[in-house]
Amino acid sequence: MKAPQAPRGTQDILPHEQPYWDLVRSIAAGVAADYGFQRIDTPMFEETGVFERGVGEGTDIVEKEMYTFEDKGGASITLRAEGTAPVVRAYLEHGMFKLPQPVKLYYVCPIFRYERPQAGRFRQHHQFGVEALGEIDPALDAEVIELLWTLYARLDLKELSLQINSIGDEKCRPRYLDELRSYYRAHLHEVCDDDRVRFEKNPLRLLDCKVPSCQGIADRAPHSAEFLCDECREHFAGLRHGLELRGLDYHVNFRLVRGLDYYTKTVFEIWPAHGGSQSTIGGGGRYDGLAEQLGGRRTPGIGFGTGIERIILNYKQAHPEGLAPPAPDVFVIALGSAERDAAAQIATELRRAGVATASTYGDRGMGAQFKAAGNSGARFALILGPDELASGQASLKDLRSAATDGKQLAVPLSHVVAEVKAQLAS
RNA sequence: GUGGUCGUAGCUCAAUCGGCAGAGCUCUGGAUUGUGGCUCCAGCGGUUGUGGGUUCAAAUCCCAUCGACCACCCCA
Repeated sequence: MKAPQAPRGTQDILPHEQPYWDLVRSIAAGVAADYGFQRIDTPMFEETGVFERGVGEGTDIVEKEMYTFEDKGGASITLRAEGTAPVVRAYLEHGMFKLPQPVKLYYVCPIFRYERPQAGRFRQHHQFGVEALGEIDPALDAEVIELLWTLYARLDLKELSLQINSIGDEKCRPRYLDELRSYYRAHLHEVCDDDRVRFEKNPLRLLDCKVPSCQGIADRAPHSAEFLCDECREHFAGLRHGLELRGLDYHVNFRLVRGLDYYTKTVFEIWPAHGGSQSTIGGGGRYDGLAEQLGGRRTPGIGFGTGIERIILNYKQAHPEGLAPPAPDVFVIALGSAERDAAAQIATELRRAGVATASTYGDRGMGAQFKAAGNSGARFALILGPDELASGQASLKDLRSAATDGKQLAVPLSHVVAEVKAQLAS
C-alpha cells in the first residue's frame, strides 16, 4: 500500500517551524490589541452564498477556486475562501450594528482556495486579518493600514512598499469604467487575448495585465482617481493626509486594483522589494457595499488580510539566523535503577514548579545521556548517580558555555527545585 | 485551468555511454561500565516518488500518474 501524502497545496507545520508561527501570531495579537481590535473566530465553512454574494459571482475565487460541496442535508457548503465576508456575515447575524461603532475585529484562520500551488501559494493558507465596521472616516482607513505596517515593522521585515489607490464607489466607478473602456476600445487590436476578455468581463483588471506589450497601453490609461465623485475624492485625500500624519510612505499606484468585487474607495497592498509573481504579503481595502450585498443594512467597512506563510517567508529572509526551537530548562541524567526512580520524582517536582524538564528513557549510558542533554538545548544538566544518591545530593551543571565546563554544583536533594529556579533566574 | 523545469536515505547531493545504488550531515552504539559539543570507529537507514513499457541489463531511455518548483491566470 502506498503511504499517503498531504494533499496537494497543503503542508504540515512541523515542530521546527512552530516558533515562527507562534511569533507571528503573538505579535499580530499584540498589534491588534494595541489598535483596539478584538478577536473573532468564524466557522471554517459557510453557506456558499456568503462568498457568492459577498465576493462576487464573476471573481476568480468564486468562479474557480472554491472548495464547495453538498452536505448530507443538501446544503451547499464552502470552505472559507476569504476572510472578510464571513466576518461581515457574523456582524450582521449578531446585530453588532447595535454596538458602539466602529466594531473592530481581527482573525487568524486558515483559508482554502483551489489553486495551482507555488512557493508562497497554497490551497490551504493562513491569514491574519482585521475588519473595522460601521465607520466611513478615512482616518480609520489610515489607522488600519498603519496597523498592518506596524505588524511588519515589529517583525522587522525589510524593504516593503505600500501601494494605495482609490477605485471609487457605485456612484462614480461606472463613469470611470466607461472612460476606461472607451480608451481601451481604441487599443483592442494591440492588446493580448486575456485583455480582450477582461475588456468585456472586468475592465478594471486591464490595468494589472503583466504582458510586456500591454504595459505601455495600461500606463497611459485614464486613472480612476481622476474620475472620483466629490465624496470619494475627499475620502482619498483624507486617506493620504492620514498616512502622512502617521509618517507612512506610500505610492499612489493607479494600476492597483483588486480581484474581489466588494471593494470601494480605498484599496491597498504591501509588496516586498523582491519576490516572485505572487509576492504580495498583505492587502485590503474599503467595502462599503458588502453588508448590503449580503442582505443586511448598509454598513461601511475597511480591512485587510495578510498571509502568514508569506510573512514567515519574508521574516526568514530578514532574519537568516533563524529562531531556536524551545528547549528544556533542565535535563535530568540518572545512572542506575534507583537513581532513575529518584530522578523521576525530582522531574515531577521541577515540572510542578514550572521548570521545563527533560530526560532520556531506558537504560542509557552517561555519555549518551549527556549527548541527549546537549542536543536538547537544555540550560542545565541535573546529574543523579550512585555517588550523589549516597550523599543525598544531585550535581547541577551549566551546559551552555565552555567557561563553566567541569564545574558542578552539589545540591542537597531537598533543595534541588529552589536551587534550579535560582540558577535559572540568574 | 495553460506552458515549462525537476523528483536517488530523515536532510544536502554523487553515480562516466544503459552495466554491483554511494558519500556527507543527522540518528544509534562504541573508543570513555560517571560527563555533551571536538576527534576516531562501527551500525541503522533505499521497491531511485508511483505504475507500466523498451532492453540480456534501467536511477539513467519511453509513456502515464502523483508531487515540488518556475512563468501565467489570480491572490495572501
